[in-house]
Amino acid sequence: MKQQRVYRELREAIYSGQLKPGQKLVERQLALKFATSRVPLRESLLRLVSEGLVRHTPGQTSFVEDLTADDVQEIWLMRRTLEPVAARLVAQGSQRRSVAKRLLLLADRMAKYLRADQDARSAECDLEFHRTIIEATKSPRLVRAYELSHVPMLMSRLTGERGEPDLLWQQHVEYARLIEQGTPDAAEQYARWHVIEIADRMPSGGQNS
Amino acid sequence: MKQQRVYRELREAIYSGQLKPGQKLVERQLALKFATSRVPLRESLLRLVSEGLVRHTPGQTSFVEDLTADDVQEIWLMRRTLEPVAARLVAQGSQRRSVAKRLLLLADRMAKYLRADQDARSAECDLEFHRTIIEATKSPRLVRAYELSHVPMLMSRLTGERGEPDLLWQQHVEYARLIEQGTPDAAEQYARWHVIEIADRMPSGGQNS
DNA sequence: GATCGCCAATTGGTATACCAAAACAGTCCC
DNA sequence: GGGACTGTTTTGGTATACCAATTGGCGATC
Repeated sequence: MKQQRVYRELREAIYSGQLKPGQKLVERQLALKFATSRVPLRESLLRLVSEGLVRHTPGQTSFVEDLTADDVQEIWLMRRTLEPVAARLVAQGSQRRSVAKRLLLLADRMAKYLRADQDARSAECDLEFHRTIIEATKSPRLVRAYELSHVPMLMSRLTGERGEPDLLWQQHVEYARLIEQGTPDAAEQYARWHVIEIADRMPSGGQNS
Repeated sequence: MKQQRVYRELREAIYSGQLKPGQKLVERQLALKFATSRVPLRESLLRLVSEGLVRHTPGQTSFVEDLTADDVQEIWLMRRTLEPVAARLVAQGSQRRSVAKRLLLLADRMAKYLRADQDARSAECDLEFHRTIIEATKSPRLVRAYELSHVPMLMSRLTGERGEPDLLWQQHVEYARLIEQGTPDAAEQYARWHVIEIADRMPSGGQNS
């Protein structure tokens, strides 16, 4: 299935900055570039529109959506809102032990990359860590809300601004531990604190509310 | 633009039950039925898939999504999660007075319809009341998450199960008052309590977590 | 020299045709 | 009689062709 591939490649091209914000997305050009026809390409674009990565006015050329400062604030808000709920759900779910195990693995791997100054790799692990929690809720709506808010996009921009490796590792381990031991309240509160703590250290962090 | 029209008609057909949950959506048939070709129809379907109204597995026939009991639980969870945040944002926003004014209007109108046993009308007002709060945040991601969770769809099913008119009116008025006076904490807490209170009175309410 | 208008090329929207894979049914074999 | 197989039909995926609207540039005119 070509559409899937094109969709992923397009999204990746946008995430990676190969297609820059504001850039026009001409269907025939892109179809050529991704070695497909206009139909799958249009359908890929449509998905990206519904996810907010691409803006499209009927009858006009689409273009890559830009993240304004307001957008960044919004994304932090969504993260603050959704992740604590997810943490609570996972902590009271039956899968919590296996999830926690995976989280610890990812925490270690990320710390390793951080110490080796492999920013891209560590960012991937961080993303994966939090995505794991979201997806472990088994709640499609929660997952969708998380992804459509572009939390992953924001996080992938934080490369190299993540602060002390050991501190972050410690927080992730504690986070995983609270999920493992099945204390929903504690996990939820810690998740909230963790997200706020990270945001506050960011240049464009979430000071509001 | 045909796709827009087909999209609206399809969505309406699903909301109204003309296309029933679980029903197969054969592209050629629907294209014929809506007097268009498969391309616009496919693109409409794709939008509905991204909105969760239609389920689609690549290579297979799509069908109308059904709301399982789990789905209903999930929707209540999303409402509990998103609406309090929205209430907080609105309460600390500069538009809070005009929003509150509109909310009071809707509360009154709804109470009127409830007393006249006009369930459909009152349900509309209720939906509008809560949608107003969500949209007043001016946060596209929050609005999207709310809509894509199908909170409106769930609420439109509550017709006739809304309990005492006066009680509901009272709650809505208090809700609006807290937003108007600009106390974010109070508004957020009240919103959370209100949603839970409603859910608990529903047959398929949100007892979990 | 500036502006208006027109023509051509670019581009998005739609229809149709073709293909491959999945669903189905009938048949044959056990 | 039941189950597996095969050929046909249905159906989704893709490519291409056509159309309409928009855009951009060139030239004529004031």
